[in-house]
Amino acid sequence: MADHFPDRGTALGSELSDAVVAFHEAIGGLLGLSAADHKALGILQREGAMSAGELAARTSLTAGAVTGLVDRLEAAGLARRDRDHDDRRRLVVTASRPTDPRVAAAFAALGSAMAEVTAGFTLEQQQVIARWAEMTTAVLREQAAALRRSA
Amino acid sequence: MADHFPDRGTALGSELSDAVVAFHEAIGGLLGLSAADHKALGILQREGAMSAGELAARTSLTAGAVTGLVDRLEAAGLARRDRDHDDRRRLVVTASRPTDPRVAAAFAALGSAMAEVTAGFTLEQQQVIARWAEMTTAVLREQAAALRRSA
DNA sequence: CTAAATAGTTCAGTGTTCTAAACTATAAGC
DNA sequence: GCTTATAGTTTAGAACACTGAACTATTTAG
Repeated sequence: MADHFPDRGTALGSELSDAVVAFHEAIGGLLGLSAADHKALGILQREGAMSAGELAARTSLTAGAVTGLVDRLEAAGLARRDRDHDDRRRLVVTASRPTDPRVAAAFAALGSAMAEVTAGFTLEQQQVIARWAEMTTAVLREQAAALRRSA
Repeated sequence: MADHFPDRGTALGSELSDAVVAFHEAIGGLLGLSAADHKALGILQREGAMSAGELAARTSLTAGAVTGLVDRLEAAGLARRDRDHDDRRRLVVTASRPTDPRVAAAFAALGSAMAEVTAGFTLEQQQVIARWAEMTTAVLREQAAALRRSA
C-alpha cells in the first residue's frame, strides 16, 4: 500500500497503515488465528455480543461457516457460546478477554509505549492529533464503504 | 481490537486501526486478492523489487508457494517477473502500478479526501500530526516485532 | 395440536493454498 | 570440464475453510 501516494503526508499515512496491519497480524499470529477469524473477533469486540446469524451477516459467511468460526474462537478461549434465554434456538456469541498472558502483556506494552508517545505532546497538541485521527478514521471508513459498493 | 483499551486515546487509535484494516481489505477485495497475496504485494511495493527467494524469506513461505503467489500477482497484472541479467537463475519480482481504473480512482479519492483533512490544520499542526504518526509507527513496528519474537 | 418458519449444527463435496520433494537450469569451485 | 551448490518450477498430497443441503431443536401461526 505504499508508493501510490506522491506526497509526504500520505506516505507517512501509508507507513502508519502498514505498521497497524503488521501489529494486527502479529497479535493474530500469537492467538493462532487466521486473518478472517481475527476480523470476526474484532467485530464481536467492537459491536458486542450478537447471535450467530448476526455474525454471519456481518462477516458475509454462511451459517455453516459461522459454526466453524465460533468453534475456533471458543477453542482458543476468545469467545463464548450461550443460549438465548428468550429464544432457545438462538445463540449469543460473546468475545472474551483473551486469557493468554502474552496477549495481555502485548497490549500492556503497547499501552505504555503509546502513553510515552502521548506524553511528548501538550494537551492542546493531543487534541489536534485526536481530531486528525477522528477525521482520518471517518475518511477511511467512507472510502472503504465506497470501494465495497463499487466492487 | 477494540475494548482492550481503557482510555480515550487508545480507543481512538483502535478505531483508526480498524478503519485502516477495513480500507486495506476493501482494496484487496477490489483486486481480487487474498489477504496473504495483498500483504506480499505490499512488501513488494514498500521494499521494491526483489528475488523470489527474498520474497519467500519476507513472507515466510516456501519456494514453491512463492511461485504460485507470483503467478497470481502476475495474472492480476500487479507484478512482473524478470530474469536477473547477472544471474539467470534468479528472478526479479517487481510490483506494477495497478492498472485497474477503480483502484486508481480509489487512491485518488482517498488522496483528495485526505488532502481536505490536512487542509483543516495549520502547517504547525500538520507537523505535530506528522511527528505523532512517525512515533506511533515506530512503536507499532517495535511492538509487532516483539510479538513475533515471543511467538 | 399441527404445520410452517427459524436458528444453528452437521456433513459431503469443492476450491484454494500450503509443504516437501523431485526436477530443470544456471553458476561457482576445483 | 566435472562436480557441487543455488534459484526457481512442478507436482503430489495434506490441510483448511467455505458452500449448500439435510437435519435437529425451538418458536410462531392458524
